[in-house]
Amino acid sequence: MNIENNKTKKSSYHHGDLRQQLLNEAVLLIREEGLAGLSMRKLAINAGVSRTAAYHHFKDKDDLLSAIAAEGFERFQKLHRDAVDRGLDLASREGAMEFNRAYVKFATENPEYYDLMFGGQIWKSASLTESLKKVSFATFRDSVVMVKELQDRGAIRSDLDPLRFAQVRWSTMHGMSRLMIDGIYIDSSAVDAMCETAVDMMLAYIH
Amino acid sequence: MNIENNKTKKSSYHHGDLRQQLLNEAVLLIREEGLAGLSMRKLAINAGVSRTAAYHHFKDKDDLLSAIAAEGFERFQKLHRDAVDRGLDLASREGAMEFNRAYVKFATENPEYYDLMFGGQIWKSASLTESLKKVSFATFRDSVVMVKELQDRGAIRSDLDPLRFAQVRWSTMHGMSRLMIDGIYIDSSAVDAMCETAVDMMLAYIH
DNA sequence: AGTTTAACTAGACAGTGTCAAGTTTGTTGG
DNA sequence: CCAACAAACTTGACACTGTCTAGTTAAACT
Repeated sequence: MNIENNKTKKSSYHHGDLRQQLLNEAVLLIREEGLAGLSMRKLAINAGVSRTAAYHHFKDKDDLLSAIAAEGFERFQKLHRDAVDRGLDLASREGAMEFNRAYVKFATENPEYYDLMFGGQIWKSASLTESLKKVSFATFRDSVVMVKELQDRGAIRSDLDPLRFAQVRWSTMHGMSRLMIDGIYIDSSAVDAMCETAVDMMLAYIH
Repeated sequence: MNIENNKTKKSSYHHGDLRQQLLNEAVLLIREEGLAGLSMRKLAINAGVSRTAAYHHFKDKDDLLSAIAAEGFERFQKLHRDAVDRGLDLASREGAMEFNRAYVKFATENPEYYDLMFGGQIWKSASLTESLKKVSFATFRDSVVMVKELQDRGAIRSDLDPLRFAQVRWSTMHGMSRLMIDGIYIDSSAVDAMCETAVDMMLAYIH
């Protein structure tokens, strides 16, 4: 029966949650060896199953990656919603600073998720799942709604387009995170100074 | 020597500029099938040589990709320098607008270059050639210098950090371009409106 | 001329994603 | 309880990948 190894005992066939275990193991693999280092076969070995076992839970490799991305979006969204619920105010200097820092923090501390969430890998591919599309757009919509509410409350200029503003704001944070993760032009020690500059630009604009 | 002509037959061995032809063919391949669709073997077939011929001109695949990226940086830098030489003024609304539009235009019209120039692919890999490092940093330095000169001329605030500002500005344009190329959150028809918003934010900050 | 050397080819190997066909197991209806 | 079924999993196979090694060809240099 369970001559099997580590944390969860599984009978050689049909152990309960291979799907989730594959997702976890995949994240670990990417973290250690990079996205290019993730192969379906290594993944299978790490999970202790045969090389094609994963195909009973995911249509193909892209589908697996999409599932990881979806997990990433859910975590990311939760972070954002918690911040909003905590009453964090984007229109204030401290609030904006915390929002920015949180964005970059998530990206740089979870590059394995971030790469998949916002890498062309998935978005141009046909495997852009409906559920992934949903959660990713919901995440963005949250940020547009936040801007609209600030407008309604009169905390920021009423004559700016919430959508455009949200897009540009997202672009800035996305670009900063990408440059950071990829190690381009930016040293990670500059993160605070950059977030501050970004905040200053934004505040100068919205008030 | 010049029995050669680039499109048609070449003497079976030793045709003059396989290196350059490989680079050109690679760009075409990526444009048609995406980065994932580029393989050393397909490339060899398209160039009409054997599958390992490329290895006499490039250490490995990454080295080939780095060379393409370097070409991209040179084109990009030339664009930027021409704009500066033309007297384009970042501190003015029209000038800033043109700078931004040119950035996004280059990125979206040459995604095969842009992906390689700013994809983690190369930057984290060991094949970050010295020459690539040089041209890519030079490109960024140009943009910092431009800001400094604006400060010297008194065209913008003197109390802002040129490096930080350049980094954030680059982040915004990079993020916008990436989202655009990858088809995330942004429709390409919004490019002008977004550039304008970005310009407004910047102008509100630098004056 | 002969020799060196650069450009190119052919063969081979380990690794990849994934399909098709078979095997094991848990579930369910009689 | 057992037979039938479906879901989870394995094995084998295929076409493809990057790249190493050892050879072949032709141009360049002495």
